Amino acid sequence: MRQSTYCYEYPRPAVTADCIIFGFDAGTLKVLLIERGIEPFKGHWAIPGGFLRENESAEACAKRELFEETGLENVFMEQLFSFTEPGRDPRGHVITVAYYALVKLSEYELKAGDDARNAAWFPIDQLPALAFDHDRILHFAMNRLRGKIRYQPIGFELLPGRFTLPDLQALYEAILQVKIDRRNFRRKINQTGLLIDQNESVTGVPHRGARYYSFDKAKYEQLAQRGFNFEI
Amino acid sequence: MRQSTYCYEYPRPAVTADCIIFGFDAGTLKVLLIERGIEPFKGHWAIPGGFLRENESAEACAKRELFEETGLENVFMEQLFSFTEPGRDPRGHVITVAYYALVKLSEYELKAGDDARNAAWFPIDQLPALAFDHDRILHFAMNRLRGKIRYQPIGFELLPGRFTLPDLQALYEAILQVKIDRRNFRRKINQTGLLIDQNESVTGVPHRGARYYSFDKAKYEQLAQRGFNFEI
DNA sequence: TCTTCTTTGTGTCAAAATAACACCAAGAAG
DNA sequence: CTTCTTGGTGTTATTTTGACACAAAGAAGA
Repeated sequence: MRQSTYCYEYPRPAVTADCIIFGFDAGTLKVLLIERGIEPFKGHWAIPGGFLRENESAEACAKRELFEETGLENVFMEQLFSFTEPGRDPRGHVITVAYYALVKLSEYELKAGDDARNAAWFPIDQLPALAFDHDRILHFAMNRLRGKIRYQPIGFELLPGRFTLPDLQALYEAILQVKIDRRNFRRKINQTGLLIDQNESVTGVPHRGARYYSFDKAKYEQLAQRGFNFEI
Repeated sequence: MRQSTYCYEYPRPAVTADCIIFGFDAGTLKVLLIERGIEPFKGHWAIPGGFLRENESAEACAKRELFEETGLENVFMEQLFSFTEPGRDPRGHVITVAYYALVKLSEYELKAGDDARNAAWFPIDQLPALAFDHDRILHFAMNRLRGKIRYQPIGFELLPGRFTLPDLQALYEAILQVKIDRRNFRRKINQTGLLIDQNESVTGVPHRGARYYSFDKAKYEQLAQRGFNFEI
């Protein structure tokens, strides 16, 4: 490769990294969007993102954007896809390396309260009109999430450190958009052996307290190395 | 996104599209590599690829490279991953959008015979030292292929239009690196209902002729739209 | 030409995984 | 104190998987 020198020098496309940030709250999956303050698409909502800085990797750029928007670090993030068609951006050829991140909304609320940016969480079934081709990118991310949650334990990244099985099931039902039998779901989850019983129950508002669990990430990573397959 | 204007103007990273080209022959999975004629990494083998032209999408670029190297068009190709770390290329910050393609070697031999490029097929377990971070990209592609062949009918893209079940099984065994029970494999394949019996048997060299089949791609695409799931 | 070897093709059975299903207990709401 | 909502549990029938053996056709070699 790189034998042709054409276009090694300019013109080069510009490169951005965008990050779809998913959160889960009150039984619905949400995404964080930013209201654009400048043209093009001023006033439209958009996926957070920005141009790569000099000698910055796309992943570093996406993490930086995520931090700027949410104050969160060390969250689950994964490359989604690169969108490279000319014509995506009226200003010229702009390539976007898209990532998606899963954040625990409980932690977000702790850190992001002070920031007065025009950012808002939208339930994925109540999205506003989006800038650029961001609706396409978002659908792409939804599909990836739907596919991946079934064979990788990434759902836990959207829940607080301690959660109940009804919570977890609601998460799966919201993302996969199916109804799941409670008993079969619990059996499946239990036989992974990856939940740690917190020996504690929810107190307060709802009826009797459901039991708290946490996800044993360390154990999962050990098992994964030996070829273990998480699957729901 | 794109609210910051930093790096919308130069400096911009250069962008290449590379394409890992897989073929299957004589029971082994192979990749097409190019011997580099210029620095850097002159004399090393590399994945085919090159810089994006002005207003060219990465996919178009990868298809162009594939055609230049093999003479083939309309083959299976899919985006793999984008490699964006600075330091991948000694000449500067070069981002690579990697694709992988699955080609039918029987068709390749028809079209590529005349070309005297320094291209060669390497069995994936006998690779030479590769230029840049191409070994990493190649491993990435192998893993994707291994994962994907189990739940999408892409193996057929590596076989001729007519193939035998022993051929197909050898393909799966080569890619997944496992031994599969012949009877269970056939049962699984048959119950997809996607193979068309050609009512014809292999004649010639090997022992008794195995029966020929072809893959019913149209039927698969119909079913896939209705949520059908291919799985081996 | 006869024997041996390699390859293809087929069916059964036991074990495991899945889907469907009903009841009880605890607390909340009225 | 009655009713309603939610959380928790186990069994059974069906489906899917994995393990396994034998017969027929042709090729190779004696």
